[in-house]
Amino acid sequence: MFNFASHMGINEKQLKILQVTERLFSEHGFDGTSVRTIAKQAQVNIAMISYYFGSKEKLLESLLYYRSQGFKAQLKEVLAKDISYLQKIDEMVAVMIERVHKNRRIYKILHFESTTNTRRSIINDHLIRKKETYKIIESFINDGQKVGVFSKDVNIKLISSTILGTYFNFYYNHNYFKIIHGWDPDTSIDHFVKNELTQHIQITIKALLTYEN
Amino acid sequence: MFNFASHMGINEKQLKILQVTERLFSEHGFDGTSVRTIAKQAQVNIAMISYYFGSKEKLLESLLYYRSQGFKAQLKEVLAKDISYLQKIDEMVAVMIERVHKNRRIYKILHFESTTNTRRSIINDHLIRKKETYKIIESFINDGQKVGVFSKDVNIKLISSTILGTYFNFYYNHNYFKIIHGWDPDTSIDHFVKNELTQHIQITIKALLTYEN
DNA sequence: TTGTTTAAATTAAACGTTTGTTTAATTTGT
DNA sequence: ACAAATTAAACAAACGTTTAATTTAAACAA
Repeated sequence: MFNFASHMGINEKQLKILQVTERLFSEHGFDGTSVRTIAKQAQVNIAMISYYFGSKEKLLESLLYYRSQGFKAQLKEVLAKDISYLQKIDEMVAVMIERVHKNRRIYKILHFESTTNTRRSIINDHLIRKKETYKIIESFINDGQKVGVFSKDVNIKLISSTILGTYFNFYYNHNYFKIIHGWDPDTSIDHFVKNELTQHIQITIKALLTYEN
Repeated sequence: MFNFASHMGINEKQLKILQVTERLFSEHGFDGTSVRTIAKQAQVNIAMISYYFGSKEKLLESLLYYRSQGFKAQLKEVLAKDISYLQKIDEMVAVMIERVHKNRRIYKILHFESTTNTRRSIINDHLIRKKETYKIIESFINDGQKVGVFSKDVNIKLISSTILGTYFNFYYNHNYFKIIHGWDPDTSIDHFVKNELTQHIQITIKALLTYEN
């Protein structure tokens, strides 16, 4: 059996399996996706999945590992720039939304699995990365409060919930957005996220951090 | 077979099945829950589920119907009160959060199913109710803008995404909140939602709606 | 209060599929 | 020639649903 975590060299077939798995897991969930479907769509034999990844659970594990690199560094870079605090908010939000939008399918799997007791062991790595990210944002906002740019009655713990939550509530309801707001079929979701949605969140966070009761 | 939608009188056994189903579907998903598990936990024979509800899919349908009453009226009532616009925001947010927190398990099922193409027909009713709710909030904010209390560069479409999204991002990560922020095991989630979380969202929305660029 | 009738409720067992995984044989590339 | 890659076939287990038989409960007549 191939140990995905130790090696990082993956061949075309493994990559194809991971890509198909990501799409199917996010569309139909872990239990709603059969290894036969994965194998068929990735155009490999069923046994190749056990052969390469060991089991269906370890396939999910490999997928999460495969999709988890470099966000921390990107965030630090933005916050170290020589720009104003409010401009940093804009850039931080933009980076975060770009990130989750790109990996939205993975996050959907994580959201689903994290409130589930059946496969909790798989997502422990994600918890560590999440905590690191939080600490960076927390100390940035603390700085802004000391300088007097940011308001002090703000629940820092919940800021990233507002940023990411707004995005995911849009994502989980984007089919409704299409109908309710009468989007024409050509309106690109990517375009809406990059412009309208990101801007809305940027304004929201800036408003929140400068709001005095 | 019993037609749940037409009759609304449900006996103890049907109620028990629905309650168990809600918990299991939200914890393990539709595909991750077997009718055998439902039957066992509800302490009824497997065949009773087909007998009362027809099928597993129709059981979900009945569950959604069972949990969908009265939100629209509650919202209208709050917005008709003789209080300031900002106070209405506070009350509206409180009502919305109380509502989704109470029905969080149902919403999790909806979030999961709405980005899935396999059972889309089931959630059409929910779309209609969602649109009605949006229209009420939209006209309330339009009023506030005309009076000059609310800022005009606000993306109204996305306001409920921020309100509900913040809540759900908390809910989907509450196990992480426990560990990351070192909650003691006795800290009640209900208490945190009713106080800290609701207050955070109230401040956020008031800040957003009174923010001038 | 009785016994009888009738439909609803309940049950165990069986149905045919589909599930994830393994086996053992074969092909491929070096 | 030899190890890695690939395959078809088989495995037991679990799935949702149906069947056919039995029990329960209520209605009714005597």
